[in-house]
Amino acid sequence: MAIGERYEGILKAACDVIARRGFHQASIREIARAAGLSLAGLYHYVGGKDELLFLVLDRSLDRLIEELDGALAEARTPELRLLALIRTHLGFGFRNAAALKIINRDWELVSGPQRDEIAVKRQSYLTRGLAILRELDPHARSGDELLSATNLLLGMLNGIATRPFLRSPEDARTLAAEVGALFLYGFLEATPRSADLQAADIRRPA
Amino acid sequence: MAIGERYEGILKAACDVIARRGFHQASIREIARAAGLSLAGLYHYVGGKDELLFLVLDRSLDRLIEELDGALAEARTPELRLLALIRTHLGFGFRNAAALKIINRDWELVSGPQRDEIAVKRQSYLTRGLAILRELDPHARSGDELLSATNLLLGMLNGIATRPFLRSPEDARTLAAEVGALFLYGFLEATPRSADLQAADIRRPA
DNA sequence: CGGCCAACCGAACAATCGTTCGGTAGGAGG
DNA sequence: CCTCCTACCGAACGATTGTTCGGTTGGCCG
Repeated sequence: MAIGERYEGILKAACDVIARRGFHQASIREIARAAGLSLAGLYHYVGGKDELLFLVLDRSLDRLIEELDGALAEARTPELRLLALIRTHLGFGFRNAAALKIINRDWELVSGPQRDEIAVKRQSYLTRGLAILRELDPHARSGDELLSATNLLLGMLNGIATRPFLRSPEDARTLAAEVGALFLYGFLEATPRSADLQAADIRRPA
Repeated sequence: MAIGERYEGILKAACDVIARRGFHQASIREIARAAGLSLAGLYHYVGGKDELLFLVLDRSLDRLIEELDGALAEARTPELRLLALIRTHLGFGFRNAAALKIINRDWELVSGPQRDEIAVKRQSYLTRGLAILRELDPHARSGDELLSATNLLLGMLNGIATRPFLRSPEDARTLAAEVGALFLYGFLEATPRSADLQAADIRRPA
């Protein structure tokens, strides 16, 4: 077994157990068991429970932001960037349901300076959404209004980035188009197969 | 002190402590201290910690649904009913931030048959939202699509039903109009002072 | 072979947890 | 007066928690 592979397994186990039981109810013993180690063996790799939570959050946020940046880099227009954000978020929620749950529910439980690190990364994610909405905004909204709108958007995503709404990667794609249309054009106008966003869905030429 | 007043104080204390610390980290001792009782004195009123969580959730959901039904009863059109739901939710979030936090974060921690009771009340709240969207829908959306849209709407609300977005009851009113406009007409069309929903905001004659 | 170090474990530590038990103060009722 | 009952408390219970300590492997290096 390659070095570091154990480490990955431990983080994966911690992520699963914490997501299922909640941080404080997730015992180190259960995490160790899920990772296939003894209690003391786990302490050979990590310094303590708090560090475990921080590590899981830190890594998950890094991956989420990295995925988002990758998707944004290929998106040429503000509309496509919005769609990229929505797709990335829903896709991440499908592939890493446990991580997203911890990000949304348990991040406040990190204490000390590490909490600030997590807050910064969450803020960094939010800022990307805010920038997109600023580009998109036809009404010269104020910063506060754009911030509210960004939180509305992310709240929407978290409202459905969970079972039973996401059952397959295809669900994530089609749901993303629906969500994008609803957010841009509203419930009264948007249809599940909005023409504009479907057009945006066409593969761009290489 | 009137009988039952102590009981209310205990539930209030439990709500605050659980919201701040999370259910499992909130110790019965701390709740007792916040309620002005000794540890054993608290057990004179409640059967245990699980019951405390259930009681807080059950009451909060009852109040939320009751407020919603009260507001819906006065709303004559689907648009007004949507606005009533948004206003009620944001207003509840402002006046009972702790309770809303527990509703969204800790309700899964209830165990046994009581969990089903809570799930039913949450579902009951969701169903009211779904009914409004069904009335509003101009596109004959399927039940699944309407359910998704309902969760999108409630996700939006939970995304901002918290500080620092809600600082005053006035914030809750104006934010409600913004959210309603954005949900109905979309980010591209909606303006912070949407004409239609502002008109709806006018006091109806007695 | 001998020494070393990472990897890992069993057993225990003190602290805290939810819960219970035995008891007391004091007013109401007979 | 005595009894009962509600309201409440101090102290303790066993269980579980996060963490630590003293080992024991087993492979690599010299």
